[in-house]
Amino acid sequence: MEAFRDAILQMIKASKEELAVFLDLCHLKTFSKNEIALQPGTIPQEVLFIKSGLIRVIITDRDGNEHTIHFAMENQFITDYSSFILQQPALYSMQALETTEVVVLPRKAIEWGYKNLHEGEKMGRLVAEFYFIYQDNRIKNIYSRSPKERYEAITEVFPNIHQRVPQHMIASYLGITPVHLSRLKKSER
Amino acid sequence: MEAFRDAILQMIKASKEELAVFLDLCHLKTFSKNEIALQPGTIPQEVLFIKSGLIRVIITDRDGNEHTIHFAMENQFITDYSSFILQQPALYSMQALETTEVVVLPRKAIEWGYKNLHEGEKMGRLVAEFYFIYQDNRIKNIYSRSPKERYEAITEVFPNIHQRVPQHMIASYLGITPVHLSRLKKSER
DNA sequence: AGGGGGCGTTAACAAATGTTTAGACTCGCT
DNA sequence: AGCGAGTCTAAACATTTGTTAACGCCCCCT
Repeated sequence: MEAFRDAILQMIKASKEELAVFLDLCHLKTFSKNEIALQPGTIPQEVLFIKSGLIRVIITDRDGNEHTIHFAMENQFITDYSSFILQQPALYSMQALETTEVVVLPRKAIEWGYKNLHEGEKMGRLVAEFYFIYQDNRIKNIYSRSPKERYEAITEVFPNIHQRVPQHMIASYLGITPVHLSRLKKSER
Repeated sequence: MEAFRDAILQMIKASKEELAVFLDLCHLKTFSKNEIALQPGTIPQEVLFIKSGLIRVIITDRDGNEHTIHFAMENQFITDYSSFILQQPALYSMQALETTEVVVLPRKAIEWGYKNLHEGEKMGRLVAEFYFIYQDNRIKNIYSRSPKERYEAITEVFPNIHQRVPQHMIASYLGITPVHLSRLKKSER
């Protein structure tokens, strides 16, 4: 749980005691490769903190096509956060692309934290702000850069992604077809 | 300041006293039609709460093309929130499309609120969560729906927009050209 | 009242992106 | 060692979207 504790202490000050109680409300879990970490349609009851591995976030459109929305990697929190906050059925689905070890933060633990950690609400604010900024960046990129430019810049957001994720999933993340991405790479040379 | 007070009380409980102090740190301001409400490149020092009117949020790409990212309307908070949080130069620019009355929340007021309102941090969390959910919805839409579908659904997010905003700005928001939007409308009939 | 700028539509053409199909390659599994 | 599934590239063709230019309309400003 070391990296997880550090991630919290990077955001807020917390005494050993209160932190110990909080950590005690969480537990570890391991997803095997290709395992589904969140089933769409279910109401998310937990946030995951990734210790190792990689989770792909997917949305399925009306025609049944899957679109890759996000890759969650080491030291990131991940869930269908909107659905978690609103306690509504998830639209996203999440799939472990590698064997993935996570810390599970059940909703009860998080609510306990908001109320009982001295800076619990602040931690919630900082997490929400952090992921807001991430989303905002994506929107900036989508509006102001071409798929090709976004491809060239992708390692800024996801280092190692080319070693860890098949190219057609990257294409899906960029919002283009695998065939077209292959073409863009060719034209670049 | 009534609507503003209500917006706060909808999120958190606050005593009359602390709320009065907080409101006192804020002030009113009016932007005339077409006035720039935020200059890109400057570091945002305030959040605006719109009492009446409409502000368009714009990003300018490397080639100088403007892209409409958002329309902020009555009872919404608006600023370049990412840049505000990080205290970095704004990438967005904001333009009043109508005469627009706002409550100005200076950064000092917000920081005072986080520290001194009983539920100040919670308010910050709820605001960040609210705008996270908004961004997340946009991303879901962009990935899983065509421009045409998004056009047809736009009044869910921005009621009255057709009466208040020229069509070419809506096209820009949808990420397509005005000519193409015109074409889509035609094919719909 | 008149003029001019902004706006929406249309058409013709250009460029970008998707679709389908095929082939070659890798790599894990038996 | 060899099979098979998954993956990437490639080419040909289809569709979507952008670009440019022209026209008519409206309405805001003086």
